[in-house]
Amino acid sequence: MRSEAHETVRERVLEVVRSIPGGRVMTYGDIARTTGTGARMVGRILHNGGHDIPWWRVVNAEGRPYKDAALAARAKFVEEATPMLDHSNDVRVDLAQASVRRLQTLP
DNA sequence: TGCTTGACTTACG
DNA sequence: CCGTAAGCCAAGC
Repeated sequence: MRSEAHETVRERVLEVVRSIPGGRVMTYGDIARTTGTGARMVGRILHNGGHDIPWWRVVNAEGRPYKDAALAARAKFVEEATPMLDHSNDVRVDLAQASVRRLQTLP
């Protein structure tokens, strides 16, 4: 087998992203730790991963999505009733409620 | 072959 | 809350 780990990491990241339930989000760091790679790799894989993945459910540590698509992400958040800190000109998810890792950690 | 860049994170002041 | 620095791994030039 050649470059097995490389494929595995990419598939693993995409798998985790797809496994994020609607209405919840996951941070790059969480996915990075889950897949065993760096946080920047998650972003790169998402960028090159394809369009069949819920990229809007992946946000940074501040709870903000990819800024170039913040408006589109906000539309998705509203559509899926994702808990977010409602600001007029800002898109920010409430990680305290929306973070999958938080829900898994809590009893 | 090697430096720079990037959908990032965390820590420190 | 903001700026700077170090860590991280791969792709691009």
